[in-house]
Amino acid sequence: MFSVDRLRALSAVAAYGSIARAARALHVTPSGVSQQLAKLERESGHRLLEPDGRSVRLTHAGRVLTEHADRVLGQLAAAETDLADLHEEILGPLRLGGVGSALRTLLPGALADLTRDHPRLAPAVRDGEAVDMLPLLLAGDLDLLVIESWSNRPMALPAGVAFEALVRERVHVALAAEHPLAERESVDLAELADEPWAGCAPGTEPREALVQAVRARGGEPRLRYTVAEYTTQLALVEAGLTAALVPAMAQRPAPPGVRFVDCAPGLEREVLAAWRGNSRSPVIRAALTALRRRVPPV
Amino acid sequence: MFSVDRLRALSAVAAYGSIARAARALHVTPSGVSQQLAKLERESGHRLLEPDGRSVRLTHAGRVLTEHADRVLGQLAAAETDLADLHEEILGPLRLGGVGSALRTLLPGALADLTRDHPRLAPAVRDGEAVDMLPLLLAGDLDLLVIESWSNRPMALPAGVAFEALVRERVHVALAAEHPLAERESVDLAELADEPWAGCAPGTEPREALVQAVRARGGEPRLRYTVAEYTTQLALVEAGLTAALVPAMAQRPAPPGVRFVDCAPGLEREVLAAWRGNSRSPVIRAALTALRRRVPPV
DNA sequence: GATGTCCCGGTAGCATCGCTACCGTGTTCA
DNA sequence: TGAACACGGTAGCGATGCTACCGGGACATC
Repeated sequence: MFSVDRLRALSAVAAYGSIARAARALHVTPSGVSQQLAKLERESGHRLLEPDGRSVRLTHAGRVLTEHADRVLGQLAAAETDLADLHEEILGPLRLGGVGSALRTLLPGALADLTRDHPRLAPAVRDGEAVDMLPLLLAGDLDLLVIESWSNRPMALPAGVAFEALVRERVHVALAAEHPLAERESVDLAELADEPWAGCAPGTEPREALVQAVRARGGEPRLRYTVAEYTTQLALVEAGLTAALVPAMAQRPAPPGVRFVDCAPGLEREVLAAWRGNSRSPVIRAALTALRRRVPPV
Repeated sequence: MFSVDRLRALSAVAAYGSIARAARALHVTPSGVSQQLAKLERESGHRLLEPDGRSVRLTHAGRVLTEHADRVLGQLAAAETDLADLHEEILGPLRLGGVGSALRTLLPGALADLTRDHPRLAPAVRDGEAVDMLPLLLAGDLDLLVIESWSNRPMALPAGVAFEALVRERVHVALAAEHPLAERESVDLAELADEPWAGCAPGTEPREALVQAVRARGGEPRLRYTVAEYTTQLALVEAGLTAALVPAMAQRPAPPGVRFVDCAPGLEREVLAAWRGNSRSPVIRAALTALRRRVPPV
């Protein structure tokens, strides 16, 4: 693989038109440049320069290599400016992981703010479940997670993971307006033991929280509808087909034929941002700020 | 500017996840890699690695620099493959210069053939006049010229320039069908001394050849129409407005109301390819082959 | 046509740089 | 609690690149 110093010598000769002028520009002797180019020719297996009067001229191979050399040098210069700017500016990769509902509600706006305020920041997002993404966070493959934690099933965060609650909100039972319990102040989940339920995908926090909440009141939920989007769940509720457990943030827009009823025991959901405790870098801080700004007023 | 060896060490640590594994991959001792990274940290002014158990993990700055490092290394690898392939394959820049009429007639098809047969060839074209482009050719700023030479004004090529005639063709006087001389076998340019003429732009070979040819027969041409495209000149001729001198290649499509008459003294035009005599490289040879294939049958 | 100037290319010698070998420290696992 | 592993530092050796110097060829001037 070619040495950068040699490529720089070649690039300088191409730019200045002679070994002597290139040597002056590089603050070395012409002999040094000449030696570098001779080695470059041996390495590449091509003549790179040919005599032209008492000066030299690039051969075709020389031009091919010069183009690559200039790109390499440009990339190195870009690396230098990036690292120099990194002292003041927020830039570089930001690898986010998010669970479905947080992805849909918080992330798009926050990312829009972030890339507007920090154009050289390059966010990447992957979705998944907290149990899968926490190891990735710890391994350094993700920088920041946005996950959720239900009060009847608090998310266990491993040591070394710091977190901040972005939202803490009540969870209500969504019932069709004509449901016999729809006008009650509060319902016990035990009263809904025979109800069909709509829930998110198996393995997700909202789904497991729903199952555990009903079981805790002695029932076994019949999960007839598995639907990721709360909006769709509410449409099923409005049609009188099912009940659903819906956090406050996801209750808008509320279809007219749906009522939200407190449940006993009381349930809450938190949306958490989590990061490695020892890496509260400027990038993480900027992302947290953007997320907080996008938390909807409850 | 960062050393490539150090960037390679960083990239390997990022790829293999620890200094020890990176050192095995690079066939050096862990101490060597560790030293390189320490220097890289001093140069960049950032921590690039942070302890993670008994291994290390990239910091944000480390990730930023790793992205640049991978691009630099990729570019270097691309340079190596290009130079290696250059022994068998036609690739790299091909800087062509052409005068107007040659550009329009020969170059487009030839370039299409070239880039089809040699996808990694990167042709660039500039147009201009031979007098301007020949110094560029000699200086090494152009690789191949396509120019023209009229028999009454042969192009003087400087020493060191090799050439090949791609086309050698008769030049005829184009007259409107109803012109009194239109049905003659041949006309002397002296007979057309009072005719208005259409010619190419001042300074171009066809224009100067026309002026010199008429002057050689004792006339002074009145150049009323200055038009680069022969097709347009022929339209003016057909309209009965002017006469024109048109080489055979440019006589098609011939408008029905135009006649082509031999002129005395006989005129010919050559289209020449010219290159530096000491650089008959595979690229030049491939370009010449493509040009020859695109010469229209006369 | 002779001379001076400029530029490229080669060689000897010196300084710098990176590598290995080795040791100490901290972390993880049995 | 001890063994294994991994990172970080230091001393010494080998490789690399540089300078200084010389020779040969091309161009300009007289």
